[in-house]
Amino acid sequence: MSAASTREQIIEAADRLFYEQGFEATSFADIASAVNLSRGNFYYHFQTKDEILDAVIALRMANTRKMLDAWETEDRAPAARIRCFVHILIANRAKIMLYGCPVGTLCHELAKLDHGAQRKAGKLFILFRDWLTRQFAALGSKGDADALAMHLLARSQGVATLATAFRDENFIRREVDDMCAWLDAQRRVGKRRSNAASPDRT
Amino acid sequence: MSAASTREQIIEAADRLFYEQGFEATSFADIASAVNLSRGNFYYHFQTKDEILDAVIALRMANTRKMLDAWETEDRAPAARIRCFVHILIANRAKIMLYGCPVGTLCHELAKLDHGAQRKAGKLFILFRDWLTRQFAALGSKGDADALAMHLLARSQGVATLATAFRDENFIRREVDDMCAWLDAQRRVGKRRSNAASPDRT
DNA sequence: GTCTATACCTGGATAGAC
DNA sequence: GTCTATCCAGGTATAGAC
Repeated sequence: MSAASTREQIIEAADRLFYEQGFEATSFADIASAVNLSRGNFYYHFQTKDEILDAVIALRMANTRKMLDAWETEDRAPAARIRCFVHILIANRAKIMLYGCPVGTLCHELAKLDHGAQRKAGKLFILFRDWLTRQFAALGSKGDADALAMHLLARSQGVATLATAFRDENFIRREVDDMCAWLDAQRRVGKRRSNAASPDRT
Repeated sequence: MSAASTREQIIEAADRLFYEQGFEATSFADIASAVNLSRGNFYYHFQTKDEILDAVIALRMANTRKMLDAWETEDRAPAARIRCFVHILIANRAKIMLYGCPVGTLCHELAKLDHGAQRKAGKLFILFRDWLTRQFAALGSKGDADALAMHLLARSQGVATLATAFRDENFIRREVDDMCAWLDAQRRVGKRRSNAASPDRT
């Protein structure tokens, strides 16, 4: 097996295990055995646990960028794009009910560990925040696009947390519907504003 | 020092440390040194870490009940009571920005550890959920009081998560204001319903 | 009820053979 | 690039003196 592919396998296994078990609770032995590697050999690829964490965060950043870019290419309507974001909760509901949101739970864990990678992990949230802000701005919400982005991000985080605690799929669907309805209301507000900015009667 | 007070001191120290550092990251030595006890003596009071966790959850249950009961006694208007709940985010903002919500983060951590105490920790959420459901029912939202309770619980959890990630106090205040505005809207809906149920014209 | 000493294990990390 | 062997720190838990 080439070094590159082994490294990638390690990062992918660590990504999954950090999500499912948490960063601290996952040992080198866990990751090594997940990719059928001896513990000793492991250190050929990564010297410290923090290095693996950095690599996992970088992988998540790349994957998130890919996903968000795809949504922007596939769907040209900002409201439809934002609905893609909200529907992550439905698409990933099984894992979310077991382990929560990968971003939110990692940030929380690193905050409690007072870990140096907190900022890097926080950039995952910033990725979503900036993307959502762009979509809300395109929707016509000029000044408060960022506030709306944070609002929606917070709501989806809250849904993920309670979904884990209560394991209630219906709750997720109800809240997703509610967020979509809220989004429609925002769209109407945005349209009214654009009309006011460039009124029909000249 | 009597056994009872030592035990209480241990539980309080564990409560704080589990919140600030997480359950797994907190060692017996951490708790023992926080109450100036030798590690050996520690086992006179608690045999396993899980026992301490149970005691901490029981303490949090008792404290939460006390708080919710007080709000019900002090304030007779259900909307004002619910606002008390929402304003926890402001009152505890400093700690929330550092460590998140004690309930949400504990549930997340235990879920990842696949820990047996998950259910017990979840009862903390149920305490809030049932209390909020009662308040919303009193507000006039008969059928969907539980859904409204879950909605508000989720929103406050989401605000806590993003507050930790972004350390943004203004965001907390903005969202709290927004939740209070939403609450007023719910109150108006509830009033309209009560009027419809017992209309003026007989 | 409190202490010291200690057993035992796991986890992070290294050295060096192949 | 992969392995075995090994070191050391720290964590849980116990025994037994005071």
